[in-house]
Amino acid sequence: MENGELARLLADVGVLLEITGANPFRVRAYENAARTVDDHPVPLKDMLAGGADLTALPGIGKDMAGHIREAIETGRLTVLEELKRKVPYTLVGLVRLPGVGPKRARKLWEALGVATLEELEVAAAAGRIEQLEGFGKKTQARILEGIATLKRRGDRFGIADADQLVAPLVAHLRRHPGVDRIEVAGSYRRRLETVGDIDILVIAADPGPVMQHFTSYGRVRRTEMAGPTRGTVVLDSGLQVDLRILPPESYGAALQYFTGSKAHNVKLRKRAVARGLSISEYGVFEASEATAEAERPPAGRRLGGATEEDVYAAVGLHWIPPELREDRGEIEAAERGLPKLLTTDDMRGDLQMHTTWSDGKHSIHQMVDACAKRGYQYCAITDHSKTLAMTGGLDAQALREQWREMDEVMARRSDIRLLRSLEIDILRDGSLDLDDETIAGLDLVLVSIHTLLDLPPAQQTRRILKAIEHPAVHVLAHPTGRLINRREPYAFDLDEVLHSAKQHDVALELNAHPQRLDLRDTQAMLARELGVRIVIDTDAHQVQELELMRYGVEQARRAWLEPKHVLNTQPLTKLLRQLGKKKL
DNA sequence: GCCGTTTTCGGCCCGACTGTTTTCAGTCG
Repeated sequence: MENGELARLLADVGVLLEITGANPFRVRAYENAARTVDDHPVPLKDMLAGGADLTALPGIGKDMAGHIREAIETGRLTVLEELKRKVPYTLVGLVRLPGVGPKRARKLWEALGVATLEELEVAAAAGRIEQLEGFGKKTQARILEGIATLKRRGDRFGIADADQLVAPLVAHLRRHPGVDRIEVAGSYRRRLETVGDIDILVIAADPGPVMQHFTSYGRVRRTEMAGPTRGTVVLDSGLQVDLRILPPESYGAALQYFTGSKAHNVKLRKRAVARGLSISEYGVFEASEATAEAERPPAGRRLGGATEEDVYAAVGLHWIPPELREDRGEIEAAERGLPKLLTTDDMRGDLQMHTTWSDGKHSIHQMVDACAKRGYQYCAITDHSKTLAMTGGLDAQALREQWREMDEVMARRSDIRLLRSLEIDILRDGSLDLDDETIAGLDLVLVSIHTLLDLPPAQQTRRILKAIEHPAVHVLAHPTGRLINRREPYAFDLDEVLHSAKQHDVALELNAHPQRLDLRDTQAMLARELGVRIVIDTDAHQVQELELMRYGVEQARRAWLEPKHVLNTQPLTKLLRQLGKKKL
């Protein structure tokens, strides 16, 4: 059982517990455990097989470790089976609808016998929902809309798609004279690879007109709610956007709070409570009993909140970059000082791109020119090898012809160095799709898998291991092969591959294309911890895609990477010396 | 169900908005 599947089971237990009215802290324990499992870069089944103690993981205690072991060893979870005897498992699907939580899901089942989304849709269409106590016409309509939306698109938005949708909305909001400051917060600011919705924070003295301006944005399909400080709309793209309007003195506290993540904020607030403080989106306050009763603003003395630095300083921490705010050790690290994270300015070159020689849209000259304009010292031309016939992959003879054209291009310029490279296919048996003699003529050897994606895991692992053991290989490109929201990663043992990559001095690629971002953040973190070098490149198939480098850098920041962890932050001479160490 | 520079028991983050409501539960982030 893979971690994702396991996490899903634990999360489902949490939802069913909630529906059955269990202790809410027990519910949260399952939610927390699910997140830990989902985030963990190494399959828990492998850790168990290796005799690891799962209770060392955050939020996993003795009981939870037992549940996980049971699920992995038997494929079933007794605690889940018992819950399924009390309530239908399909109720977890109802809770995914906006406006439907555990209480209403239970009510729908008990009063109407509705257990699935299909049954719910039928009941709502027949007008039977609005007659239930605690429901009404609006809730019924909202449920129908929610089901329709779920049918249209269940997935989260890729970060690059979100960028496209957010920019014009922010421009729209900025045009209102009452808007003092504006920031996009939430997972968007943390640069998560996908976002479920968008949180926008606005500082304005008079919120009413700004909220009005927000809901009147031309691409709003419907307004879910619009109060004095909070509003929610759904855009015609299906993207949900939340707007929060706060006064200037709360700017930092609000930005901190709305940036999240939830787990990060919970830990931060606990830390505040332990120091006799209270943190909310309005600021940092001295805790006082008087504030317990929903008093706004809180009565305790206000200690700060105008800046994010205020908030962190109040609990003895340095400011934490948004990309790190996932409760993965950043709060503990911020007591001492945090890593100096990579930026796009640190990148000295791009080490994967395609040209018209295979499936790219632009010539070598055009790609090199665009790289030089970005200020790079070097770039590698990495067309496909011959096995990928549909891309026009190059054989040894075509590759030598390409080298001649590269020499001609380079003869005309001294501002950037072009590296001879190829994205060589790893064949079924792990051998490479190019002869050693020709490989010896390359400056940079990239290998990757594009075929036979569904080999049995052990065989897939052996195939990849054999390829990276080849003495000339520098980089394993898009190591897991996933396409976000479209294709799962290949089934293989990443942990073993990382250890071998360390041993054989092979770098792993963090592919910057926002549909790949492969490695994912936690996997790149693991690579860093094991001392495996990372390459960040765009895999550009046209000059415009060279811009995508920023997404790779953002993902790297989420993995705590510093310039020293990334091969292509090195200046040209150091890079060449590094690459030259590997010889046939 | 987890966790521990007050604790191995008794805690566990904070606030807004809506709908269906005569004062608030449920949901959401």
